[in-house]
Amino acid sequence: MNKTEIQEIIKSHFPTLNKDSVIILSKYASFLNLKKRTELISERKRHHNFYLILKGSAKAYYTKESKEVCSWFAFENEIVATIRAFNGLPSNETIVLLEDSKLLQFKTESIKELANTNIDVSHLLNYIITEHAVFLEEKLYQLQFMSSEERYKALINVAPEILQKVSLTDIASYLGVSRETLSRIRRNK
Amino acid sequence: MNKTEIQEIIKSHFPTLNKDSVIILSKYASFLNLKKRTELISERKRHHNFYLILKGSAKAYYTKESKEVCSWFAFENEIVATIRAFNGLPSNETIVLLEDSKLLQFKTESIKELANTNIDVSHLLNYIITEHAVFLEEKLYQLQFMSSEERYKALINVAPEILQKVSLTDIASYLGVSRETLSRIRRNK
DNA sequence: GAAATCATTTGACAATTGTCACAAAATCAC
DNA sequence: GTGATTTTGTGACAATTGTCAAATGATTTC
Repeated sequence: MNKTEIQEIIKSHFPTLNKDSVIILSKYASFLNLKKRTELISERKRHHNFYLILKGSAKAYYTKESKEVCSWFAFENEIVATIRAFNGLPSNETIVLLEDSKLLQFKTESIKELANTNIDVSHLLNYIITEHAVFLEEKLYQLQFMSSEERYKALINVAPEILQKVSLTDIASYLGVSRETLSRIRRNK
Repeated sequence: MNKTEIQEIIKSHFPTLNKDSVIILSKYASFLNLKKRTELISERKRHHNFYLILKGSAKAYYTKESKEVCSWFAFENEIVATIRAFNGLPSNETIVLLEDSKLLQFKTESIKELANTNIDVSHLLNYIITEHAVFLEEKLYQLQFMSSEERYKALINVAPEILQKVSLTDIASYLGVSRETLSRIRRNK
C-alpha cells in the first residue's frame, strides 16, 4: 500500500482534517497485515503505536490473578489504543487481534508532537478520547441500571457480529457475569 | 472578585497555559458563590457552562424510574461538567452542590471556540477529558475485579473526606450496591 | 424545642449469581 | 480423520446481594 492510498484512508476516516494535516499524518502511518492472536499492546509494556482497524477485529482485556476480563471489542473503522499506553505509561490492558486483520499503525509520539502545533490533529485526538469516554460512561450506566440479561440483549442488538467473532467466555466477562450465568441467560431464549 | 484574581486562580489551576491564554480564558470565567443543593446541571436540559470548584463539593447522578445513582463526586480543585452538556446535548446527569460552594464558571461555547484557534486551550480540554476517562476506566476496573467491601475501603482510602460530605445512600449507589448492603459492610468493621 | 422529615441500621427472606464438577459440543493440530 | 484441546452447557449448592418492613437515629423546619 503506497502513501497516496494511506492518505485516502486517513481522509475518509477523519473527515475533519484538512489536506495538509492528512499529508503530515500519513508520514507517521503505515499499513499492516497481521495474523489472528497478534498482540498489538501487551500488559506492563510501553507502546509506541496506536491503530485503526481497516478490516478485522480486536479485544482488550485486563488480567488479575490469571483471570481475564474483557474491557472492549473493536471492529472495522475503530481505533485501538489504551489511555495509559497513549500517555507513555506501561499499559494495564492487553490488546489482541481476534482474526487476521488489516490495520493502519500510527506512531503515538509523532502524532502527539504533531498535536502540539497542528490544531486539527489536536482536535482529532480530542474527538477520539471523547468517544472513548462516552463509551465508558454508557458501559457504567448499563452496569448500574440494567440486569445482566438486558445488557446481553443490548450488546447483541448494537453489535450482532460480536457473536460470530468473540467467544462467549469473553462476552460474559465483558458483561460482568460468569460464563455459566451467560449460558443460562442464553438458554432462557 | 476581580479579573486579576480570577486570572491568578486560572494560572494556578492550569499551569500549562501561557500568559495570553490565561487572560483570554479569564474573559469567559466568572466567580460564583452558591448555596448547598443548587443544581449546576440538570437532566434533560442543555447547559452552557462548566465549573471549577474552588471551595465546596458536588455530586453527579443519573436517574431512572425515580432511582438515583451517583456517578461521581467532586471536591476542591476539580472540574464539574458532563460530557453530553459539554458537547451541546441535553445532559443525562444532574449535578448538585453538596454544600455552600465557591466556583469558577466557564462559558462552554466560548471556551470551545477558543480551543479552535488556541492550541493551549485545546490541550487543556484534552487533558480534562483524559483525566475523566482515566477515572471511568478505574471505576469499571474496580467493579469487575473488586468486591463491594474492597471498593468501599478503596474509596474511603483515597477520599476519606467523602464520609463527612456525602450521604451513605449516595456512596452506596456510587459503589454499585444497595444502602442496606453498604450498612452491613460498615458493620463488619 | 417539638414535629416532621430524612438517613441509617437491622432482620427475615427471596432472587441472583458465582463456584465447582462434569458432560457435551466444537475446534484445532497433526 | 482422529485424538487432543478448548469452549460451552448443565446441575447442585453456597454465597452475596437485593427487597421489604420496621425501628432507630439524625437533621431540618417552623
